[in-house]
Formats: sequence, C-alpha cells, structure tokens
Amino acid sequence: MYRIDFNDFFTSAFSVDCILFGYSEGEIKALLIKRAMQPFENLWAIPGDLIYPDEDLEQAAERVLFELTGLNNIAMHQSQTFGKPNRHPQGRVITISYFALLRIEDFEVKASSWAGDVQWVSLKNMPDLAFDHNHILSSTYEMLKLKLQNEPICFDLLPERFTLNEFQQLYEFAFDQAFDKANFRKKIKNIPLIAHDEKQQNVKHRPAKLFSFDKVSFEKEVGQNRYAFKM
Amino acid sequence: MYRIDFNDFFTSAFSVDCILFGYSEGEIKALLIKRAMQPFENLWAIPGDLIYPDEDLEQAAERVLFELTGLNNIAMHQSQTFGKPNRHPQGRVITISYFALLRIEDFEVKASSWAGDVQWVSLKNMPDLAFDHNHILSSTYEMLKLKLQNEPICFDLLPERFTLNEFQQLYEFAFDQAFDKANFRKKIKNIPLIAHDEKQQNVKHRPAKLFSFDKVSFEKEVGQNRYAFKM
DNA sequence: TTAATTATTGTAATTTGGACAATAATTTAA
DNA sequence: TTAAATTATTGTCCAAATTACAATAATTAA
Repeated sequence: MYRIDFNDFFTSAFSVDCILFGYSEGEIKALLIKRAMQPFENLWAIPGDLIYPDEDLEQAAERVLFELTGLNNIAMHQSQTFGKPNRHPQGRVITISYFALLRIEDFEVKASSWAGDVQWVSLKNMPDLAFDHNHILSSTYEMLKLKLQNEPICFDLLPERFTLNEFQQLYEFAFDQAFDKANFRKKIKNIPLIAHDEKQQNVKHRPAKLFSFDKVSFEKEVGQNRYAFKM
Repeated sequence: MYRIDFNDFFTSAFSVDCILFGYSEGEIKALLIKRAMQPFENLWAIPGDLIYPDEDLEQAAERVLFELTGLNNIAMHQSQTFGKPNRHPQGRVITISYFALLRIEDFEVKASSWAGDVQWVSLKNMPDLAFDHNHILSSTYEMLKLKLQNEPICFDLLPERFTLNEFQQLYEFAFDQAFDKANFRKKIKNIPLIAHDEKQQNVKHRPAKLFSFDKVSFEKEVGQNRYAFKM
C-alpha cells in the first residue's frame, strides 16, 4: 500500500488544537490564549500543542486541557483535521482539532508558559486569530451545533442546576433564533430532567425552578432510541 | 505555543485512508483492496496512501481515488483521524480518513501496484481488515449515516435516474429499518425531483417511474433552509 | 382475459408544532 | 399592606405532519 521509501515521509509534525467551549451570560464562548512567542506573537489563538511521538491524539488533547485548566475527566470530541501544507510558517504541521465543553464557573484558568494571557471570548465577537484558527474555530462550532441536535451535550455547558430559560437561551444563541417558551418546553418534554425544590436566587421577579439532567434515566430510556433535538 | 524543539517532532508520517462507498443490489458497499505487500499482506484493507510532504490532505485523498478508479471531481468528505501510537507496525502513522460516494456502475476499478485485488463488499458482511481498518470503516459509516440525514448526498450513491423504491431501500439499508411506502413518499415531498417519462426496464410487474435529483431547484429553494431528512 | 405483482395515491385518526392567551409566584414601590 | 411590575408556568386552539392502512393503477405472465 505504501510505495515510496517510508522514511521520506517522517518530515512533518502533528499538533492538536483544543477548542474549549463554555456558556455564560447567555453566550457560548471559546477559551483563547494570547500567544507568548513567535510566530503570531501576541495574537489570540486556540490553545494547542504538538503531539508527543508516543502519545495518543486524545491524550494530547487532554494534556493541553489539563495544563490550561487543571481539569481532568472531560470528554474530548474530535472535530476535524487541518493540513494545508503552508498553514504553519515553521514547517508542515497537520493539526487535529478537538473540542470540550466546560462549565465556566467550575474552575480557574491557569496561565501557562506558552500562554501570556487567557480569555473567554463570545463566538459572536471573535477577533482575528493566529494561523488558520478562525477557520478551525468556525468549523468546530458547526460541529458543536450538529452535536447539540443529536446528543445531550448541552448539559455539559449548562450549570449543573439550570432554569428552563437558561436551557432555552443556550439553543437560541447556538441557532441564532428565538423560540416560544411554551413550545420549547413541549419539545424537551422527553428529555428526563430532575426538578429540584430549589429556586433561582437574587432575581427581581418570580424565581424559576431549577432542574438538572437525569443522565441515568436518559441512558436507560431515551439513549436507546435516537435522541433528536432539532430546533 | 510550541515549547519543545520543533525538530523532535518530525518523526511521524501521515496517511489518508479513502473509503469509497457505493450502492448496488440494495446494499451499501465499500471498495476494499487486497494488500499486495507487508504488513498485513493478503488481508483486505481500505485503500490509502502516505501524504506527500507538500500535498494538501484532500488532494492526497483525491489522488488515491484517482489511482484506483480513474475518477476525478468527486466530492471527498473528511471523516475522522486515527492516531494510536502503535496502529501501524512500521512506525507512527496518523491517518486521516476520507470518504467518497460513487455510482458503482459508472466506472471500472483499476488494479494498482499496491492493490493485488479489488472488491466491493457489503457493509453487512465485512471481513477482518488490516490495521485498525474495521474501526475506521465503522466510524466512517456512522458519519455517512449522519450526513445522509442532513445533506442530499444519497443522490451521489443512487444511479442518476432511480425509482422511489430504490431511494427508499437505500435509507432502509442505512437505518436498518423498514418504512411504509406511502409515508416515505410524503416525507420526501419537499426534495425537488425531476419526474421523467422513462420507466424501469426488465421487471416482471408494473414498472416504476424514474426520477432524478433536481439539484438546481434544491440549491435555490431548499438549500437555504435547513434540510432535514431524519428517518 | 385474468391472476399476480408491484406502483401509486388516498383517507382517517393521531400526534406534533406554532401562535397566542391565561394564570401563578415573586419582588418592588407606594 | 397592597397593587403594580415582572417573569414563570401552563393551557388552548388550529394547522401541519405522521402513522397505519386501504384503494386504485399499470404492467407481466399464464
């Protein structure tokens, strides 16, 4: 299958780029770093790193996530692979992008040797990024939106306890579209949620009830069938 | 962002694996090659090749397709990237899988230097393949099924002129589920099809009318909105 | 000409979806 | 203490889509 001297090909590098999506103040955001070195020094970029020679791809993505946030045990979703020959000015680097969904409130971002500064940036308000990172980010956001319609991953973005309005607003942001409250609630009635006695705090009006995702029931009942959440 | 001596990392290779899906006799099939060399000599495998150092990923995938089939101008869909450190016995090779949808009748498969034999194999009846190719194939088939529900790519598998039953049977195979004929036709009524005067030939019963996909109308009318073809 | 076979279309009941209205619970200000 | 303001929650009605099933049409083969 491989016709040419194998060693000719060991002249490239792989990296992972790790898009961390979070949700706060009604907006989906990505965690960006300010590059502390050339190339593209001082430009904002998606965190990433070269893959070690004996490291699995997903393991590399988890390492980048851990170094930046200290978080472990977060599901990494493979997005796409980008490999234009000249996408990296210092050599051929093919990059595999992953994304993870985080609860912004759950941790402190740590500065790192390769990141001068770190910031959550709304996807509605994205600056010019280093490399082909705008392209990587927008492709990956499309993939996130696709998965939001087919898997219950919205609950990885929402706080553990959320109001039905927060839930709705997440989808309204993602699909850039307003939904009717009553109809939204009908649409999600098959998703098993635990209704808590607890209510929203510190609001100037009737507080909403808090819910959480009932993962156990979901996997027993709904997970079997196709779970569709088309908006 | 990259903290370690860049040259340490240029010790790996990339390949593309090209899954060619076709549809005949009511079954979705993949084109497999019999490997003519070590490793995994004589085992069936997905066609693939190493990526040239200055070659774009998609270009490499198109090259593999062309060498095997002589076909050009076929859309390549990126599937996933597989990179377990030991997936290739001769060194670290990360492979990016692509898939293309072909009309089996449209061409003759050419034998090639790296393929001893070539065969269409139904996805219902897959043997043990070389490398991690069973895994790559089944992940890619899942992606095909996802795209079948969101994009009009079924028409790349069907003959240019097809009966509504052939259309239905493609989905029945993919989703392993029987559909009611009348209801299937209602479901697809928004997809613009051209009804021809021509009819099915050589059948022992009332021949069905032939249709083809009206791509121009689709892009004008339906392509704007979300096109959903959930089964 | 008729039986056999499959294509195509229709119908009625049920479920889902969308627009909008009504009621409930809480805070704030009078 | 009460009423206004605000948002949460639930209900209703109509239209549209889905489902199960039946009826009719066109062709071949005997």
